[in-house]
Amino acid sequence: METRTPRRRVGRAEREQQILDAALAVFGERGYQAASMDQVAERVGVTKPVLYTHFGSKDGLLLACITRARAELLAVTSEAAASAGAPEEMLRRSTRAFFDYLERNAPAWTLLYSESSVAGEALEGIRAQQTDFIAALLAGQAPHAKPQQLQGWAQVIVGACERLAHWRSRDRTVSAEQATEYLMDLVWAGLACAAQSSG
Amino acid sequence: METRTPRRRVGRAEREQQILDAALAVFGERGYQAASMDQVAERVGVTKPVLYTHFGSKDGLLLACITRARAELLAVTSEAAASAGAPEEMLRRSTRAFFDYLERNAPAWTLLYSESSVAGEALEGIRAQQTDFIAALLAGQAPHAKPQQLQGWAQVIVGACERLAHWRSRDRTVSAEQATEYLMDLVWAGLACAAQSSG
DNA sequence: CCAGTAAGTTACCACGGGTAAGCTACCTCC
DNA sequence: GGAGGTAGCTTACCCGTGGTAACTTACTGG
Repeated sequence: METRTPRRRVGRAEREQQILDAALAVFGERGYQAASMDQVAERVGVTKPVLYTHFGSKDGLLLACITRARAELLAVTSEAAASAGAPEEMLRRSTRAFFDYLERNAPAWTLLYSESSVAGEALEGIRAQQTDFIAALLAGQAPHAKPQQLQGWAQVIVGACERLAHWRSRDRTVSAEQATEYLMDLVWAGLACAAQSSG
Repeated sequence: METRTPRRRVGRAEREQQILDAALAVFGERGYQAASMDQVAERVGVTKPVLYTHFGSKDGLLLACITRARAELLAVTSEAAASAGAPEEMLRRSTRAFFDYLERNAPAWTLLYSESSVAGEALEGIRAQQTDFIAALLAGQAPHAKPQQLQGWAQVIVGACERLAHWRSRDRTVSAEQATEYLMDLVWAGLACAAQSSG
């Protein structure tokens, strides 16, 4: 006889990690909408209801996947900024860290952009996080700027980065360094001017 | 007797317009995913298969809705740019026209961002359109820049505009004019510098 | 060894996208 | 004006997938 139903039971935390890994892979491969919960379950070697006891819904599972990536992204960009002295270098390094992170972590990124309203909302949360981060960074460079102005500039930078990243993912001849410099080209000189005139 | 099945039959072109209008409304109200084809059909006063004979699939219907908006957007920004003389004014006016268009045409815009991979692809098409448009515009300002550099800068601007627009839609205290100026603040001075150093 | 419970399974429902097959209002041409 | 062709429309259905209720079983502590 072969090993009949060796149905190993597994602790809650461990299972959750298995499921998250499987979900990341399956959602990444087939896209969130196209992927089914049964496919994720099969990958784990388990049946569908198990996923529901752990994550409640398909959206919940996606959300859990995304939450990790979000925390990592903030950590990575914050560290990069902290490693620099001057404000210009802080913006440059954290921008660069952003591109590098996406490059190392393509599947998670694809997931965010795969579709789904829940991914959209999560993405919005990440943008808010990054925008606040950048606004704080700019406040150092332009101390007399109004809060709304800082927010507006931060929006410009976050939007630009997002688009550059997407562009890069489709045209691999653009290096992370080049993308960073295109952003700095336009933004930094303008920021230097704006900082003076807003005082 | 009440009017028993006054089942008016309607020409193809007319029905298609009715369906597109209904779809725009329903998708806009409930979101693309949450909206059902039956709901769209009911709004038109017709049954589901009619939608399929005209648009093939739910995605097809969404795509048809988006196509109109895309054409309108290009027309509006092109005209604004054409109305200006100097390059700086061209960028300013077309940016402003973009924000104004979205303001007048909120439902269509919401639709694009509602979710769905097909909307995502269509959106990508619109971005490509706008990016090419801007790159051409920048080429006038920085004639010696490399094509990839122009594309990179255009990506920065398109991404920034998109984000500013989204920001504005959630914080209505930011005027179209302000958004436009935040973009110009950062971008134009940088562009002036970059144009010289790249020659 | 015997409960008690956490971990899993089977079997099912409802709903929504999509389709096959047939019906009927309208036009045309004799 | 009636025959008949056809575009427009409906009824009735299929099936995949998200989600759940109810039951079963491996493991744990006493």
